[in-house]
Amino acid sequence: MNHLAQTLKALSDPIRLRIVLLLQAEGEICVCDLMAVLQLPQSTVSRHLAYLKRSCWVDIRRQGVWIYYQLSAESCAICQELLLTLKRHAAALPESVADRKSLAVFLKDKPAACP
Amino acid sequence: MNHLAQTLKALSDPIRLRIVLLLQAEGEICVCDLMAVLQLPQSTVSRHLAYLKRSCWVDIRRQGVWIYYQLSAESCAICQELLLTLKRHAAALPESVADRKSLAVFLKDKPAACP
DNA sequence: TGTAAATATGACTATATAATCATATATCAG
DNA sequence: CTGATATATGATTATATAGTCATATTTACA
Repeated sequence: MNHLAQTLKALSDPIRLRIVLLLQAEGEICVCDLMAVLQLPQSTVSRHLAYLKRSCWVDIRRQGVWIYYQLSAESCAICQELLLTLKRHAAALPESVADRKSLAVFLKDKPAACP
Repeated sequence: MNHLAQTLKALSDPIRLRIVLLLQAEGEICVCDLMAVLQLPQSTVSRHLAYLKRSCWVDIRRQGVWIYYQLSAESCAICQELLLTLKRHAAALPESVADRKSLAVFLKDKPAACP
């Protein structure tokens, strides 16, 4: 019960919710992508990602200097279902739609600078 | 997005989670029932219920001195789905099973004292 | 009207969370 | 090894949350 509550608490912040929805839509994102989309300082983004990692929502994959975050594949069954529910409703969340759009724009010009 | 985050935050406390799962199983509960099941002081229970009410998770029905809490019927679609997901997993949450059992025990002897 | 019972709330304390600056760490290129 | 870049973290401040005692409010009923 405490574990489930902590899991929900990790989602109960608007920024982390946006991050999770972006990860769900995109698959893998690094910190600098999120800084661009969320328009937040690097340390703020990094701390939210650390919170999500502590709460078992995300895993990381290191590639050189870049660290890519992705939704954890082995999260508990209830988390997977919660994610699916969020996904079904993401299209009705204006901020989520806008975030996905601005991420797409950002990624389109990114390959010149980053892998 | 902020509204959804606040909605999730209301569920992200172990005690409120237990309350919501009890309401889902039982339908209507009053504060004194919850005091018995959760073994917490009246003010603590009352504050958690107020939090759930502020977050649109529960409605109340007054019957004399007793105030019965129930899950809000008109909560948003995503909340309804979240509840269904929780319900499907409640049987796997030992605390939830125990709470429902102790509530049943408490209610069995309650009619003598309360309506 | 006055009392008792159920619930709500003010006031306080302790703890957790969130934002942010400055700094540290890790990795790669040269 | 050195510098540059991406990310993490220490320290600080502001705010939110949670628990709890004491007290207020609401309702029923004698």
